Amino acid sequence: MANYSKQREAILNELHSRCDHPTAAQVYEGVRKVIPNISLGTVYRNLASLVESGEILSVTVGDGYEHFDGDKSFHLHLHCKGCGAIIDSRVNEEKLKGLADFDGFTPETSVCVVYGLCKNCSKQ
Amino acid sequence: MANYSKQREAILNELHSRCDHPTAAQVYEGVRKVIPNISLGTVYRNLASLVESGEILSVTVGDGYEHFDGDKSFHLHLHCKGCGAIIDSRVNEEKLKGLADFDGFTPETSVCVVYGLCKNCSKQ
DNA sequence: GTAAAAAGTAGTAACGATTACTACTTTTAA
DNA sequence: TTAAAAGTAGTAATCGTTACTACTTTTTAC
Repeated sequence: MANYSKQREAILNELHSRCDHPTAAQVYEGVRKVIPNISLGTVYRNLASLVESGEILSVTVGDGYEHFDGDKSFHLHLHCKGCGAIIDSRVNEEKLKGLADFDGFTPETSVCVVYGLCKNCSKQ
Repeated sequence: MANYSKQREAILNELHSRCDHPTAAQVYEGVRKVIPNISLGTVYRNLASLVESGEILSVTVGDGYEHFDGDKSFHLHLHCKGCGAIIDSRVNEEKLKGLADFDGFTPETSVCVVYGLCKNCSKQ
């Protein structure tokens, strides 16, 4: 269904090579180092199709931007209201599933954001 | 800090009296039945301040709208990719906290969205 | 009570992250 | 190798959301 393109490959590489949660604009800036004339629209379109196909995850924390995550393993996102950082936090997905009541719902992916203050901002 | 206003009270009432996860426009339509000439900007401003103060929660599921939740108790949001429904799912917050590695992070609120197919859409 | 300061509102204009569109290029399949 | 299908660059348009202005309501101090 989805053909190969070096642009989409570069976008996926960019997401896999960094461990933060970049916005579309940040992915664009990164990929431009490899494909200088790539279009911002191309970045948006491919990010959307990668989310659609489940190859990457979309994370929203309420800062007005959509963030993208190349790490599909289950983890929480700790969003610090002080500095705006998005910190990964490991959690056992199977145990989480056992705690929730899904009642016939078929889960595919999940994105959890915990709001609060990071270690540094908590001190201040 | 935040003064009383009948508009904000009506917005909070609207959120507490319905068990779905309305968008700003849907809250606007509901509150207009009580305050017909309320401004959409007033709805947006008050929803933002209620989220800021922690009285309500913001939920994003990737449909292009911000959704609002007057239910602050900890629960998962099951978002059906088939029909677009957002279904509440109970989960034990204390047990979840025990499963995650917060490493000095001070959690305040959390919003989790599980993507998949609801019971009905799974059948088709 | 009353007046001034502070906060909030209605209505409208503006913003900007994202999406759509068009002519062109690349990939795929026969 | 060639035509159909899918993707791209560049740009215009969209629309959910935010900002702004004149006015009203709420709060605070006397």
